Amino acid sequence: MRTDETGGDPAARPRAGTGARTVGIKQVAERAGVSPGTVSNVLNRPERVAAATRERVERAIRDLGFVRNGSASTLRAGHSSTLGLLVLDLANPFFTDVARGVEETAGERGYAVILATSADSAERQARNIRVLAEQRVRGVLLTPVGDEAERADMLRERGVPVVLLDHPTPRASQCSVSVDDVAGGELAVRRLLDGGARDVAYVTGPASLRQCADRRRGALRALRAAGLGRDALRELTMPAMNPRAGHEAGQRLLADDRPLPDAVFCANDLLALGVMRALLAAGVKIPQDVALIGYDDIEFSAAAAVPLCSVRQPTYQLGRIATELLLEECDDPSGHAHQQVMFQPELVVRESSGGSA
Amino acid sequence: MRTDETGGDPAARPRAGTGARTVGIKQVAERAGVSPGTVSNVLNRPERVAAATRERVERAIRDLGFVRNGSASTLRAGHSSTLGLLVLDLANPFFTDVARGVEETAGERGYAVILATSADSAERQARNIRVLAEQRVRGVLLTPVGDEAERADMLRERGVPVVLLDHPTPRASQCSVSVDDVAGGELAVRRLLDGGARDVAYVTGPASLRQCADRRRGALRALRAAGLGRDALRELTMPAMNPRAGHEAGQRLLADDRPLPDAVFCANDLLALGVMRALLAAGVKIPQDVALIGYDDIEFSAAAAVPLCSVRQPTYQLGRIATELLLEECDDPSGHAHQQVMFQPELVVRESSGGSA
DNA sequence: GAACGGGGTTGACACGTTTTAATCGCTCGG
DNA sequence: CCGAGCGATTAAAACGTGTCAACCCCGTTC
Repeated sequence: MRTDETGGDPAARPRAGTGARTVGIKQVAERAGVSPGTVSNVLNRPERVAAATRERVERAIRDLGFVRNGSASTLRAGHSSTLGLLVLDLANPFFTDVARGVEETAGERGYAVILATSADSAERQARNIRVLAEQRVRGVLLTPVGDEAERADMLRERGVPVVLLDHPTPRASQCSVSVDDVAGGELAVRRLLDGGARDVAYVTGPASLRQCADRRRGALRALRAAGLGRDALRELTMPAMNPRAGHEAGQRLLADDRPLPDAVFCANDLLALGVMRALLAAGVKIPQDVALIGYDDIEFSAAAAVPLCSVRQPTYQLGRIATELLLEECDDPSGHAHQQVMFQPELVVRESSGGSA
Repeated sequence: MRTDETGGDPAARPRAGTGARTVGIKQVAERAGVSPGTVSNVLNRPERVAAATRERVERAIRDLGFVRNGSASTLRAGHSSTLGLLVLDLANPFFTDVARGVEETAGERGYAVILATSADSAERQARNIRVLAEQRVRGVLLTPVGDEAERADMLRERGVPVVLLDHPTPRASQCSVSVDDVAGGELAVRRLLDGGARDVAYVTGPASLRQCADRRRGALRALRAAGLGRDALRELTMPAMNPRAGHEAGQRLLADDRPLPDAVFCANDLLALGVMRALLAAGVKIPQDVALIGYDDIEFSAAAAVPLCSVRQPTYQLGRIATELLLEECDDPSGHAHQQVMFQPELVVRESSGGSA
């Protein structure tokens, strides 16, 4: 682990300021008394080079502090050893968990990850896809904004594998990894109905987000199963999905002419925490007056004022599996069979949803 | 915003499967009837090329769906238009907020960001620095693990500007942007003492983290100012700084032979939320039995079971300023004057710290 | 009318690596 | 003792872009 192995040649390291041109494969070759090609072999197919030479080269690499130039490498190879990860919102712990799974899996295989955020904006997504295309990333993990998944076709046409993350696709031409959001929505609302609720509110983000739309469908399905019409669902569509927007939604519920709903289902925990704060501040009791369920089961939900009942998704696994599929496709584009993986969510019962029934 | 401007030539776009070799500056040049050099000029110094030709070239670019090859560009130019951002822990909202500031600022200036996580591990930090060096990033924003800031010297020696993030440095040879953690710790503990506490616990992460050490120093300073010795501070050093570790710490306090402390100061909000959960679960009243203060004022703290009193840092600003300094140095390495910026934290008073005094 | 000047454009080379075909030095079987 | 064969190494040709000096064309000046 020590790094001071420079050996007897202190002048070897490149100096900071002037002089000491960048050290490349060429300088290493010269110092080791071999040709540049051999150095390249040491780096990429060590088994093809004799032990003695390899050692000499490795020594020279250390002495000179050589670091391979990724651009040149990428240029020559036609693709980099970098993956792109484009998520909707970094501020949402759901995505950072996914990112953790991606980063670790990629790291194990020697890939770096370029992480970028769409911030729910199709324009930013397009810009980021462009950047990734320029960087000639090896593959891309994409959480598409709305139905803009087609943007990714630009990448696939260029031969860049794309795996859709948290977004199922009917198309057999690509991989996708997702969680059944319809089932999740149904799970949540069924729980609320079982607790006796009849007037349910759904606090959600932009309808263009598939996640929101699917969870809503699940909610409606649960209502139908209970013999209720879709007008039993009071919908509040917010422009963002953060606690602030949730707080705003909560205040809107309070200000409404109608009485408060029996229960509130939020499209994610961030919204739910905001709603909770607004309601509690107004003296509303949770779950006695209003039951509340969120989605994602982020780490903070358990520690909320009233522990938040939520729908858990296998986030880390999501990132890991998606990355494995992507790398599999990268390694063998032709022999790769596309898969549409769909996980099932799980209800995490906590106080906010009421009676333990 | 529409993208279907392809014009009258549907055969122009590269086909998906076979054929249609990668389209480069050369193909664009041919189609536009100019030389590759001119295309390059259109891309990099549009003002140098006549309006008519430029338009023709831009048309060809759209028709062919050309995307500049970043690797070739980087190789030739000697540096990329990518910044590296190396943070301690993506799961901590503090860092995602910083990252947001970085990404937006960089994006405005046309830079992409490679985001990587050290996960508090010096080894992973070293690996990531190496990757960034290989990618020939233009500059690096680094939140060093412990005192491992020297690792960054490898980058600076290579001519890659480095700005230390959330880490002050005495060295005038580089920029740093940070928040006064000693002051923050003092702020927090003074508040607890003002509330009447005499027996204070400090729940912290690895002592190797500068943030933890500095906040501790601030805490001790506040104690001293109140005429108390350092033995008035009961310290619990946890291996991680997440809610789980906090919960563990809370249970340890409960299991201790000694009575519960009057107050607990946590090195960050994640720990504090964990401690809170453990204490509340055991029937301990906050703040009546034990007062509690966290650090970072993450978004979820306000919505906690007992709204969490915390020390706020200007996270987004931190990221923004750091990026601006970095880009300034990138643009003009010689004319750049290094700065050590230090923000002051701010106490956000909430219920968990007790009496509104 | 010739020299001059300047904006626009071109051509060719360089960037650092990977890769392929060719070369070198040896050993071994005939 | 010679040639085949083999492993290790090398020389050279790409990869796609940026840059810079040279060049061309056309209008201006003396």
